[in-house]
Amino acid sequence: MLNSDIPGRKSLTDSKRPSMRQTKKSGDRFAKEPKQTRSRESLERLLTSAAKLLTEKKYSDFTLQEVSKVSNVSIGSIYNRFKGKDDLVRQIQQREVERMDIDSAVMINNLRRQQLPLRQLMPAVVHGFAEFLRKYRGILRALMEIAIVDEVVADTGRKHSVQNIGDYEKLLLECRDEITQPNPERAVNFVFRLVYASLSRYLGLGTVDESLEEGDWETLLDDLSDVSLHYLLGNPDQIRE
Amino acid sequence: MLNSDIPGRKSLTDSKRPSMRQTKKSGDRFAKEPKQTRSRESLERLLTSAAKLLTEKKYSDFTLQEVSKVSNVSIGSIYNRFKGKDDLVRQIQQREVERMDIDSAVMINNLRRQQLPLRQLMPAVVHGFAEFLRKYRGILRALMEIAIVDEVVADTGRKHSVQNIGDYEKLLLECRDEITQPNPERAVNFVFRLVYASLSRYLGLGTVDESLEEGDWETLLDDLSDVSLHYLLGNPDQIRE
Amino acid sequence: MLNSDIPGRKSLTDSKRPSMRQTKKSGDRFAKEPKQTRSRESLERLLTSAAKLLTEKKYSDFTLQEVSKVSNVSIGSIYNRFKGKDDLVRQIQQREVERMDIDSAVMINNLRRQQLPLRQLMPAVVHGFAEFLRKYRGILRALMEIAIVDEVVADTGRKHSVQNIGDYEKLLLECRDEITQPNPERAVNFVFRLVYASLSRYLGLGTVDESLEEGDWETLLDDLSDVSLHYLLGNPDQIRE
Amino acid sequence: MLNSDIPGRKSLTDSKRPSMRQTKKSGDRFAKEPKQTRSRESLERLLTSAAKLLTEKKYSDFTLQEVSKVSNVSIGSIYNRFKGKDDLVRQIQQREVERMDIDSAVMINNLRRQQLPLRQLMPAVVHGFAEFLRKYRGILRALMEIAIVDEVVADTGRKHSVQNIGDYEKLLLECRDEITQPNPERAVNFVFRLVYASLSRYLGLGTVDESLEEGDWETLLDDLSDVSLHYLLGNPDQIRE
DNA sequence: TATGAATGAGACTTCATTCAT
DNA sequence: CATGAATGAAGTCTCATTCAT
Repeated sequence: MLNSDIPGRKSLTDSKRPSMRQTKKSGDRFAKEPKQTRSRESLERLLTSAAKLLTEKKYSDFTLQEVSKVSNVSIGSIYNRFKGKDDLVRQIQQREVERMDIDSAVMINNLRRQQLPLRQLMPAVVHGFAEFLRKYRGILRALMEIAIVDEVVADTGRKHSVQNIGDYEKLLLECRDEITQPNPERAVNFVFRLVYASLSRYLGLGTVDESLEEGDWETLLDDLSDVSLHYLLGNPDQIRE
Repeated sequence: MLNSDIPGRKSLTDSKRPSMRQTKKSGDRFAKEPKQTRSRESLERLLTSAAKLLTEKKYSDFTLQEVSKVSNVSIGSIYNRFKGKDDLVRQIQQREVERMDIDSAVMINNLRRQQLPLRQLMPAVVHGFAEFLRKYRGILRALMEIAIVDEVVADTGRKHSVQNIGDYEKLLLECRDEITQPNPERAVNFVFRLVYASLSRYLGLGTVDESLEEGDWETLLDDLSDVSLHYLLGNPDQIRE
Repeated sequence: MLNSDIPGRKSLTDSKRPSMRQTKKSGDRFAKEPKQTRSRESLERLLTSAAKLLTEKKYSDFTLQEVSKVSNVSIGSIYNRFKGKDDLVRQIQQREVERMDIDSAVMINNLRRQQLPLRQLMPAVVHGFAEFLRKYRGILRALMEIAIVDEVVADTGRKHSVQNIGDYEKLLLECRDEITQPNPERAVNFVFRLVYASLSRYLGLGTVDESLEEGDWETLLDDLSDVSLHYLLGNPDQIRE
Repeated sequence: MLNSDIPGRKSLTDSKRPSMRQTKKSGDRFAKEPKQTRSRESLERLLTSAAKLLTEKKYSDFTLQEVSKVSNVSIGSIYNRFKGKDDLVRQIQQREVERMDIDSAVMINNLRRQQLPLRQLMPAVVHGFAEFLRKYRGILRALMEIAIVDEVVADTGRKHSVQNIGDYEKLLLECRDEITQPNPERAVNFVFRLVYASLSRYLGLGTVDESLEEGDWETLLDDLSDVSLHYLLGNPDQIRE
């Protein structure tokens, strides 16, 4: 299914940017059709429409024919800009991941600035991260599905995810002194994975919920903060006999 | 998209019902065993191969053509036994779910018999449930993917899941007295969902792991037990200011 | 689903009457299961069910699989008795055509006995023939459809039809003296074909009505009698200038 | 059975609609003719071959595979232009019906212009209508067969037929004064249906001829004129006792 | 470059017919 | 003879990709 030629996700579009194009129909009045602009516009339309379709459909229902129709960009043009379906999807992922990284960075920075103690930071992180996931729920779900069959998408997703989680963990570790667990790094990492897993499951990222949705979002967030604090601040003796 | 047709395992039983009447006990001990045997064998081959392919591939790459080739059962035969692709998948789900239910029941019963205190029960439950998920990892992943597009599969999976989780929760609630949380039912339910979500994510159920696999399985299980006990046995005051 | 056993008022079942049947569960002492009888019964069931299905469906939806299911006769048995689908259909045609011939003969004989003048005979013939067609409408429609692709069925149908029509014409020609047309044979033949064509069209024999059904059956019959009499009894001069 | 989808000739017009905006009158006289030409040619080939196959075969033997082969247009292209088999057939019907309507209108107009008395008009109408049916015999037979299973085709055919017949009746009713029947409208309507039924039957429209073909076409036409005139101009007393 | 018609492999499904039991 | 599981050719339809204009 995959063309398996893992292009190297970058240069393709970059190389197009500086090139100077000429209007095709230079015979009509206004010779200087700003081709580059039109081109950019249609590329933008293409990526936006494609991303939208991706979030709305199962991947197996995501067809270039529909992308072409919805974005008003011809099939031929799509193939001029991308090597094929896989390539298009990878470029979309790039774009979305970059967007998410900025979003995430801004949010983490805001939290850091507040210098909160762990008891307040943890709920803030949980809520912030939850909102983040919720905001990108659609595209994340789609990308995770694609990652099943496209190793490049899987890799990119993995890297982005690791980095993103790492940022949150660093933030939490700024309260290292409050943590009672013997190995704060490990504890924070574990706790954050717990949060990530629960939220993902609740949001149906990476497929359907098999049993959830019955709960309440806000309650879940509070519970997650709670359980995290219990773990990070708890007395280890409690669970010993 | 779906053929919308509750399975009902028609073909399966049809082959057993003699279409012409015939004295029920017509003297000969062995009814027409040979035919049924051959038939049964190929049905077995079919279901086994199909289940195997299902766990190995994306659902959109799961084709009857390949099932036919691998199982050495002709396309026509598949359609003699099942109403179509959807029906085949649903029958496979039935078979697997029944198998899991038995497995699960046995395990829970063994745990219950030991009458453990929560401090020991929790790790036992986590390990037991984790082994369970790990054992059925392949088919669960496949079924979850299918559930996205097949409401019948989704329903069946949901019901099975809810019931399964409920059994574990009931077991944990037999230690209700040890739990310090004000609402033990809620607490146990939350904790179990936490465990479920984490394990699912680690095992890549419901899609790929985007960030995991780096951890260690046993460590994860211990951590999950730990965090659960911290929450269930912890002092609520710890997390207040 | 359909037990459909409509004995079939004919020799087939008659032959059963004198035969001595055995209680099915007679301890199977008596080896002599009247095989012929069982065989005949299932053949009867087969033909009846098949004829019924034929009248209810488009020919392309008429499958041996369904015939087998509905008649409770195995596919294998069907192939033991008939060379294939075509042969089955031809045998059904034979059976139905014979039935129709008898029906038709009886009716014509009744009409002949009454020795009516043309003015009364014509309406009687029209009504009689119309009822006849209406009675066999279903099977006739099916057979006409099949005749498109099966020359044997077409031939048989043609022969039967010609003979049937011929009988009616002979009946009408017994009033030859009243007919004012120069060539009574031709006139009667033409008139009868007119009637046949109109009735067939109304009944949707040989496909759909494209425009009819708006009229009223009884009115049509009266009109047909009328027009026929006008033609047969009319003054040829009327239509000359 | 049917795809249930009103045609709407989507694909046909789609190809004409430029997907990218472009000044409507961009200066160049000839829009992109060459492409459209090639496209048009293959569409023409497609429709012509398909219509031909339709008239030559039973509908159940009319396969897109063969259409593709005969017209030298790939299966995919057929699906680019039509929604499916049903849609293709409906488009063919549209095309043919429009052609017939024009043909019919011209002929009726010519007849009307001559201002003939009924004695001459009737034969002219019969001959004209007969020629019309004969000319479109093939496609009409095919469409009638399809109408059995495709309600859209049935509707379209019905509407066209009703309108066509109505035009002939209006023409005949311009000689209303000559008709001796008490209700000229009814009489003309009946007579025309008689003619239609007889001709259809003779031509094997709506299935095979079961008994005909033996007659002579010209004789049939004369007879139909005759019988019609006898009815329309006859003395009602003749058929009373 | 842009366009979109054309292509064809391949998926699902049906059903007449064969054949081992 | 009866049985019905098994077969596979053939049909409809989809969609990534190519290519002439």
